[in-house]
Amino acid sequence: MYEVLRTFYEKRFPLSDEQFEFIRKLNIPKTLKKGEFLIREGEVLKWGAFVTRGCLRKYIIDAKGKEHILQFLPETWWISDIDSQRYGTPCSFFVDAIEDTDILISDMAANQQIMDHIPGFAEAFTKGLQKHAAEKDKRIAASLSASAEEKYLDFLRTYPSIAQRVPQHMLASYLGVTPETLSRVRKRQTKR
Amino acid sequence: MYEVLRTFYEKRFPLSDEQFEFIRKLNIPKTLKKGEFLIREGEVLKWGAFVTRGCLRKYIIDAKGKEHILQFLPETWWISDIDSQRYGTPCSFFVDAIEDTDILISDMAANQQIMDHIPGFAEAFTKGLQKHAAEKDKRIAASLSASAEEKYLDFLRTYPSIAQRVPQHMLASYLGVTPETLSRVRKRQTKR
DNA sequence: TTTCTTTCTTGACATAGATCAATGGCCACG
DNA sequence: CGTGGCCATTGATCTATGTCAAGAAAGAAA
Repeated sequence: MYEVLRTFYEKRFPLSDEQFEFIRKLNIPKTLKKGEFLIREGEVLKWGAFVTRGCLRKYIIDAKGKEHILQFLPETWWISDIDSQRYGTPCSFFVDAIEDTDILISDMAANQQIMDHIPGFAEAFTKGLQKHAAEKDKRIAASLSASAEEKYLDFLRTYPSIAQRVPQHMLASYLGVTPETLSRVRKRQTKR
Repeated sequence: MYEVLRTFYEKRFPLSDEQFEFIRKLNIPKTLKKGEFLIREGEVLKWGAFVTRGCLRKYIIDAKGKEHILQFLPETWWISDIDSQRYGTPCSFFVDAIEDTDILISDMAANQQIMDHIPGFAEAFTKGLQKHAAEKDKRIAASLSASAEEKYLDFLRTYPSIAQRVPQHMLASYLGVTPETLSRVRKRQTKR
């Protein structure tokens, strides 16, 4: 499973065998069965996880007890809560596996070491964070004004591979519509 | 206007006259007339701004040309785009003044100096960032499922002072409803 | 003050999407 | 293999909110 990590990095910056070996040692593999939790609300995170196989979902439960999926995390995605790590504040969301999933876990200290030793890593890492923040702004805007159909098509465009593998009712939760509505949107869509 | 900044900091960590003087020198005051822009989409940010008087708004314009207010920033709020600063990526939003507004501007280098010299600053700063990130997640969830009334009441609870000072049509834009709907929600509300 | 413009309110109507309910498909598991 | 339980689909309503239009109120300008 380290190969996935390596390929991912090599797309972003050059990496010698030796350097990768350095990174490899700092990442601990773990496997989650479908349905297993990785993070529960209220826990304090001391690490981050990189997905090498399978798919996770991040969600919160609102005041009415309703679940809202904030993010899907298939291979090569990264989950953590930087602030929970740095300041020990409990995190506000759940993460569980929607398929059997392999991850690589590394803590803050490890990350710091990698940043110090591998040129390009820090930049690539923060580029990822930045992209994610901008996506969040876009998502807020879309959820405020886009129709169910627009949100669905936009999701297809942005994450075509995710759309195919997650169960429909979860996609509905992500989009903020009922499963029935999503079903109808898709029906209309195939007619064209 | 530096007094606002000082009071703000002193709520978060102890600060001697000397220390504050150090900070003061690194913050450059600026005044914006109502309607004036602080940041335009596509610009590269090299600084952050702290509001000492007045109110700013941050918004984006979507593919259909519609405006979406992402955030209001009254006194003691902070605006920047960390990633734009660090990596020179253009930012994706606009910021303008909805009242005559005084701000204090400091660039990355200044911030770094302050972090290095003032114990407690770095922590307070990042705590702010973290709170903001969690708010964003909550906002996504709310915009996906809450009714106009719930979103409005929630805004009142969370930002009571902002609700009173921003024009209603802007609040409507923030909440993702039409001005008409907001007007009706408020009418129903006052009846109770 | 008077006038002009922008914002807010109110009503009538249209519609997207929620809700409720029933059906059929599809796995997983005995 | 059945069979029980989840999931997707479809139809029939219901409702919140958008849209369009007109008038009132409130600021800004002069």
